[in-house]
Amino acid sequence: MAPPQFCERPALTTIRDVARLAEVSTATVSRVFASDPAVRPATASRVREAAKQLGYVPNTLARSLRQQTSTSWALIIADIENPFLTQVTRGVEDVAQSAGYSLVLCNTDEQPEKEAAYLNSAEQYRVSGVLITPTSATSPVDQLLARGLPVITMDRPLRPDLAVDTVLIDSRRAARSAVDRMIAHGRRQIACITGPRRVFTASERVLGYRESLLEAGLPIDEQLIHYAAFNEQGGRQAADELLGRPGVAPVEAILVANSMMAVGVLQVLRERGLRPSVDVEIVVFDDAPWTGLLTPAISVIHQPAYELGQVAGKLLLDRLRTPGQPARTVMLTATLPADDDSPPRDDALTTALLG
Amino acid sequence: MAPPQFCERPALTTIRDVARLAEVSTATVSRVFASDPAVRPATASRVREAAKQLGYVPNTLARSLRQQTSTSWALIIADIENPFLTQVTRGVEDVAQSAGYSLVLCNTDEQPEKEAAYLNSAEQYRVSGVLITPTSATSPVDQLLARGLPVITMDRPLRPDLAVDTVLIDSRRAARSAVDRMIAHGRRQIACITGPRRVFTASERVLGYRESLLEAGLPIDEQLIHYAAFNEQGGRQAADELLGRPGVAPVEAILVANSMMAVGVLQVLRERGLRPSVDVEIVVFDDAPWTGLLTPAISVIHQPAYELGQVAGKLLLDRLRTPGQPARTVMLTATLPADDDSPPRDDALTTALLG
DNA sequence: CCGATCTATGTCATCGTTTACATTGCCCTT
DNA sequence: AAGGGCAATGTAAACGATGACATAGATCGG
Repeated sequence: MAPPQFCERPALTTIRDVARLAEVSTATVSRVFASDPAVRPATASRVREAAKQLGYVPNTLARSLRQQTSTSWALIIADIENPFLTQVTRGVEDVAQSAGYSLVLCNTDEQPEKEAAYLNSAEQYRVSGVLITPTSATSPVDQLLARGLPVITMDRPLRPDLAVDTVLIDSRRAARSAVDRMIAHGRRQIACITGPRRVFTASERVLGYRESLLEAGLPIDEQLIHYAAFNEQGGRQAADELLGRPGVAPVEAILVANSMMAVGVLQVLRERGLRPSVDVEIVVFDDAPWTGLLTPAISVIHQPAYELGQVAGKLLLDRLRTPGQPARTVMLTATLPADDDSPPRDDALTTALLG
Repeated sequence: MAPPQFCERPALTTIRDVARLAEVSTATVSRVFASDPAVRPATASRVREAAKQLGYVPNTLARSLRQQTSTSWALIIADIENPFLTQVTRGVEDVAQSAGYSLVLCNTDEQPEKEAAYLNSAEQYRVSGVLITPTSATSPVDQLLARGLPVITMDRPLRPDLAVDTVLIDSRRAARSAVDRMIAHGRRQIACITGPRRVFTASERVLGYRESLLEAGLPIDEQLIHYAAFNEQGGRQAADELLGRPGVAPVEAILVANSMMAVGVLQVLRERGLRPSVDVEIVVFDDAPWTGLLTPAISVIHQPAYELGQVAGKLLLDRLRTPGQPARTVMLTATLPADDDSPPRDDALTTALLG
């Protein structure tokens, strides 16, 4: 008597097995699972009973193959460890889940090659939609679009000639307000530490920075603008270069393009004995919860990350329902809380879109 | 002449179209894509040429259906916004990607119902393996196992009678060391703020806390142990209750079970004018990078999250290669850096397993 | 009581691959 | 020159579900 071979994979039960046990045809079983009202209740319950008894689980692969549509989306993000993007992910996930879709998660690490591979893989998996934070405006989504596969781009736009739905956050304006405020505070040597040049949001924040200085009639010192990796290490490196320059006027304020970089920047300040907010005013994109713990607290720009994900998910749902419609762009607003620490005001545009 | 209907989904090209164009049979095309050496190089390149010309992308669904195996894993985690778990995710993702698997990401929000739904969905999608941080020890994975579908449980064990590979972090020991140290520092009113009772790691950390006090011959005050949600809100609530009790000896130290809770706890301290490290010693599980920014810096327990994910992925790969083998449990070590701020020492066990 | 109508269910081709098996040449050996 | 062996490719039956169409039985009006 052989011991029970637990790991010998048993043949999975199929719709045919259920049909046999319930003494009906496979078509009837299929109809029962599709809740077709034409099936007599007695038959239906017999089928259900049989299915339960056999532990039948429908094969989504077979169904998708036959129906020529799948119920999963590919979510391609640049960095799974970036809290901003995890919040986006959660927003997408909630919408997907409540509409019955699954999410295939892909992490590109800001590498165009990984991105291209994942786009290809999304196509192979025949997902019914793709949501992406592209590594650059020229991400190879053309082929997907040519096949009519809906693409939603999040946080960063694609080439304007591509017909893709887009959800953005107006970070240029937020950057400008932040620098406006630094100037109002009397700061003059204002620096900007941002992400890789290729990344839209990184450049956009520099643009806002420039606009503010320009408008105030202040000179723009290219030495004060640093492009670095969108992480702690990048922030550290940029801050080190920025603060280590001998014989120049000391930096009085820094606009930092995301919360991961901010950690690195703040570490460097600390190592150099500079007090954030006091010696160097700091404004950071992303309202990481820990920023409030510093004394005095540093300023943050609130980005509606969860809403971004939600809106993206809803745009995709919408496009799946009514395919032919023209591409839409939704712009959400980043908010810089007022100086007096009042909470960020509710934004009319955002709430309207989240309906 | 009708305008080009961009969104009219064109019929996807299949292996048959490629075969026709290359003037071979579908079998040959299939063989070319499987790099079968039996195909004559001339034929192979003709096929490849045809495929490229038609923009052919293989249909993974059909392939999986036919081959009765898929190349995706389900990754079911409790909270996508928990940095510990995102690091785990990245560890899994890296292993999966380099072995050619895709990840279907599922976020349970610590809700057993969502977890059950996702387990079911994993079965429907015929993933070839499941990695999970279960919401409780009784998560319904039985059916998956009965089908021979490999399950790897991460960070939290399942019922010991289930034959699943397990990767854990010895957080009980780490908790004990942390409390040992608080005691050595002369603290006596030591509290513990942890996650939901049902969650293994939450209870485990309390156990370590108890062991330390017991061993030191100190009394255990149940009022000092708080179970709360594993997030900022939970930490805030627990700390409020803990520090708001009138007429009792003030709390001198708190062991906090994760970094998200720590934010809430530290906010409450701040609101109450208590200085972390000085008035109340704080030790936190998870080495969130921002913890080093506080002055004086609070202590953290380093959990090898990325390695946890990596090991889990490797265990799954291993099991897929050689199915019958008995279930294994790997225990990783959490480390509490020495008082003098020296970096966490390299752990022999961990490095051996990561080989 | 017959045909029309309707209801409940069955038949079977199909989705796009893979792969066991069959087939076709060709070369080589004796 | 016949036949064995091999290399390269073709044929066709799966995989598991769906749904257009067919069919059998019940119901009903005249």
